Amino acid sequence: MGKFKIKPTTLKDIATELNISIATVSKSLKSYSDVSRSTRAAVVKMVKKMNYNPNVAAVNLRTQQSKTIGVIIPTVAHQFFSEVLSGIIEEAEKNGYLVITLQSNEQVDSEKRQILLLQHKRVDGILISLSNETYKFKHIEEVIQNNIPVVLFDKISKIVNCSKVTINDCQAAYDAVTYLIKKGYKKIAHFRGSLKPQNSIDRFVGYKKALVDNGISFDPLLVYLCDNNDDFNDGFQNARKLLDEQPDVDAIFAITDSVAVGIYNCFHEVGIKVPEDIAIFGFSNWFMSSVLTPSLSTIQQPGFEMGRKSCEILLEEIKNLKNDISYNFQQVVLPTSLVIRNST
Amino acid sequence: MGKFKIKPTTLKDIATELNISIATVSKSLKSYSDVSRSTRAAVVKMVKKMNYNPNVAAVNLRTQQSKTIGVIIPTVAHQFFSEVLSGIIEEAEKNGYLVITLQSNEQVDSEKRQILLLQHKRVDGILISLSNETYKFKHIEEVIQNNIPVVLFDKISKIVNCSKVTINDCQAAYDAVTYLIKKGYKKIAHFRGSLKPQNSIDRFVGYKKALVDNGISFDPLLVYLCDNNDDFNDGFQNARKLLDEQPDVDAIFAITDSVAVGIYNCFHEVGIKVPEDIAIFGFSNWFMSSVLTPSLSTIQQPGFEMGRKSCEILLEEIKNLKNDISYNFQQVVLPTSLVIRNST
DNA sequence: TTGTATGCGTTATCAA
DNA sequence: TTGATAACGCATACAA
Repeated sequence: MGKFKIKPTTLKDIATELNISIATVSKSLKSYSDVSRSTRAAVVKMVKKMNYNPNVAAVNLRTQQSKTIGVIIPTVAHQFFSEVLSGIIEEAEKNGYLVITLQSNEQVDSEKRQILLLQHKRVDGILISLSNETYKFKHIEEVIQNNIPVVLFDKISKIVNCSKVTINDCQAAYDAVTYLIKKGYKKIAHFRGSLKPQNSIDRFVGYKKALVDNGISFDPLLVYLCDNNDDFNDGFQNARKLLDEQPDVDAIFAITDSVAVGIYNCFHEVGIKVPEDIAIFGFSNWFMSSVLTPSLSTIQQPGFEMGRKSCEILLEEIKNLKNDISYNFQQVVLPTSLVIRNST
Repeated sequence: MGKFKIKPTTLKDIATELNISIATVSKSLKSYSDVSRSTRAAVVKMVKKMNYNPNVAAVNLRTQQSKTIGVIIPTVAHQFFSEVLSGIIEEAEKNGYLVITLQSNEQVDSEKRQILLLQHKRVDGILISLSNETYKFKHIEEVIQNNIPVVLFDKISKIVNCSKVTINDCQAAYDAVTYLIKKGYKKIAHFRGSLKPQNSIDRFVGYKKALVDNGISFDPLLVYLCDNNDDFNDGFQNARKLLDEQPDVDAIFAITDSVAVGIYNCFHEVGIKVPEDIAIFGFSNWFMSSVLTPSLSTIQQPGFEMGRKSCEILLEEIKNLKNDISYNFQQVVLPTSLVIRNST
């Protein structure tokens, strides 16, 4: 199958064909005023005829930009992140940018390596959602110092100085737990996420605050840690533990829908009824949660829009940087809402 | 925030610093034999000290390759395709390639435009899973004629001459339906997918063949079409229709798990019991299907491995092409298996 | 073993 | 209105 390589048309080909200079051809293709109508027309015609397309590598080299952005997320095969990625790709494509995607698999070392990879690739900007392991941010800050725009989304760091797109995790958790309390649940457990991610911390804080604000004292024994990067099993195992240790809990606020599903399965096995025996509240509103039995109460989290918005901000910063326009970092907080179903 | 741009180190910087020629520096960094140990050592040291990284655009221009591959899938936010993409990205990264992802949203026009985009970007190869609309393949064949390796996966075309990675959709469907028949179901409906995709056709053919091979005559009235790119609703609406039109159906073979979930929800609403009243068989083994009530019988489809393998083949072809080694197109069929749960 | 020179395909400056 | 020319940063054939 190894055939000879067909060489794509270059500006030079068109120039020789038309008996004019490369410079003129180049200018004809741009919005330069100083080209006669007739030659421009001739060039455009020949471009079509010879199926000319600019050599991106040459343009990149010359213009020092790649029209490419990089994305680093924990994993692509994940309902929420795949939605975010979808939003990023769509927004980027709409603006003439292509997207290179990398997955950290929740490992800082991968994250660091990939940031380097993207910088060497000379991407024009980088979008990152931090790994669960990440708690130092030098590798992120270095990118920013190198003057490559960075936008953090979902799993961000408060102390890194750059634009960020999130939801209000604390408030969302607060609202969910408050709802449970108003509904009459008295002993509410929390299946929390890993210790380092800001959104995991914020949801925990929101849970605590809701309790205290409603006159329920916070009990650390009601908090179960889910940090094995396997939400379903984390939920499943911790549900078992909880039944052992805290049998009189009447509601659980889970850090994410997949943890909630793990709880469902455990309860299903041992015959605990949801919500009659114990209510369950999730987080993220994955498609799955609407078709479970009983359907899961959860928090609507706008994945696609988070990706779209992050990308929009990044492209803005890239543009400003290119045009030497100063700009301020943005902190966008996307709205969430409670989705009340039959599990609470 | 608009700061000055820091210029990255180039070979020239290192050369002047070391008082040697650019060529020597360049050669030191490659596996050339004709550089003295001492100068090579000096170069390597300076490279570290000055934090040199090759300018990818320059290398691309010079070597005429981008170390980048393109992927076009119907949509990223999809359990199966996100798994495939994950496999692609992992395999590519392992081999020093980066991945640009585009989504066709099931539209041929997007597919065509994106193929052009990727070619102009001079990617070294392209992986494609065709849109539901695609039934002409000129745009794919052109890429191949331009001598850019293409590997089709999952939603392929039989008549395009290139490597392909699939499962045996016909056999898998055949096995599922045969299982239903052996289990005693007599009147089995099929909720089929769009008319054009090969895998949709194959699953339909497998369904038909299983019936006939088991002495059940095929009844076209038992086939319902799901082609609105909204599996859940397709399943839901068609389930309703089926209850109206074919109330004595005792099993449904659905083209995919999400269609099955739509059926579940309809049946749940009207009080049809699964599998007592009607059994349901899915396809793909999404995570969801294991946590539904009742859990869904389905077909295990290896998404990650499909992505990994497709990418592996593509990189092989890229390498062979570069080294002018001839190669044959591969047709890989990945194994599937029945996952029997409580819905049948 | 090292260096010189050329070209990859563009863009952009300046002169004609 | 056009064109000659110099980069952009690197790789490589060839000369020294």
